[in-house]
Amino acid sequence: MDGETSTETRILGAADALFYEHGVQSVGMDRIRDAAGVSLKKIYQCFPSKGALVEAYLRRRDQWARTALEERVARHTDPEERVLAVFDWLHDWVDGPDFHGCAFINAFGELGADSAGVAHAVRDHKAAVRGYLRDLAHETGAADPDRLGSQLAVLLDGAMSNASITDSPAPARDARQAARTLLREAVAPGARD
Amino acid sequence: MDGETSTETRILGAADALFYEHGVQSVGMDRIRDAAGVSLKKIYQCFPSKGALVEAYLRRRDQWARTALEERVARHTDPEERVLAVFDWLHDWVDGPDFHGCAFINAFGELGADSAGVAHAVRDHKAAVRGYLRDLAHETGAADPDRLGSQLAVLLDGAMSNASITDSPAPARDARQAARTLLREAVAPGARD
DNA sequence: GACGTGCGAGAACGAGCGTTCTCGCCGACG
DNA sequence: CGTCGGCGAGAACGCTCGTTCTCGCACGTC
Repeated sequence: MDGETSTETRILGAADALFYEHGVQSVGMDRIRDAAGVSLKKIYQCFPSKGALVEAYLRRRDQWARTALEERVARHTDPEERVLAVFDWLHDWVDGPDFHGCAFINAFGELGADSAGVAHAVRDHKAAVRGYLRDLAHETGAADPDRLGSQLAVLLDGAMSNASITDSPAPARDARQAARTLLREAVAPGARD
Repeated sequence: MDGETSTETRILGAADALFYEHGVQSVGMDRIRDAAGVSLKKIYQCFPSKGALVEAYLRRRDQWARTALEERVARHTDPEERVLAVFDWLHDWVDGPDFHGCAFINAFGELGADSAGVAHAVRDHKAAVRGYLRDLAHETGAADPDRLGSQLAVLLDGAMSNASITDSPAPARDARQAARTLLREAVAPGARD
């Protein structure tokens, strides 16, 4: 038996790294085979096509991102700190060496117009994150948690894009500060600092 | 004489529409030839390679977006209204039928890691927009116009991505409202509404 | 009218892709 | 020990792509 990590996990891990760094269409199956160290036949018996592998890649990213986010938020109990923890998590992530923007925005721009499966996976992920942010906003007692949740989602996506393009974590810091301002204004309009 | 529009403009127009809607790598030169109604030979004597056409596409988009943005802002004289006009322009744009997110974020996700030319064009565009937003922020008398400009850039990019993925102009409205809150807080901290 | 010349349509070429097939090997089982 | 079945390496196949070439046609000049 294959001791440590299952074959499927190895394939997905290699595909994830390559798709995320170079984009989906720039990466061929041969490159995934080389990176995963498995045969092409094994890839095709785990995933019937490249499209299926791409959708599995997106599902895996979705699970990873939301789990990591929730774990970071769970370190805090104060509602405002829980919202800000989202941007602290973002800051740590974008500052690492293997950050290349939002995999979902990238995949959507590349394939969303022509692949219903990709478009669906991206919309599901973004809706789930927005729902989570709305819940965090609700905890704070904000006047309009729906709107605040959407605004936090906008900040999150914009900060990811900007951090990737400028290759700097500064947008995450700016987004965090913006989130704090929006949050305080939504909870106690016009309050003193 | 070629009557109306020059050949180069026709090619660029067709390439722009196709690249922007479907992504760069999904669109072949044949499709651009069909859409532009010119011969493949003419395309290659205007642009020496597909890469050159892609960079011309990005330069054209940069010019179009910044010009349209500045014209919309120029309708107003009040500094706060000038900042908000950015998001009004965004709202009108994303609400139209031919909006497909930010062409620069999409191109960067698709090609930025492997094409220095694309990465450079994208960084230049984003830096120019951020600089423009910083200038608008400066006009308002904000305490830290650099930071406010960056925050507006984050809102702009995030709203574009979210509007594209959710296929709705709501993120533009949310971003506009967030911009107003950030702006007022940056100009007069803790002021009453 | 003869001739060169630039042009468009489409074939051609070489490379790369996703996917499948071939073949030689090795371990399981009677 | 003989046979069979699954496996990996890599070739093969059909397709698409970026780029170049061919060929036939229309047109300006003597």
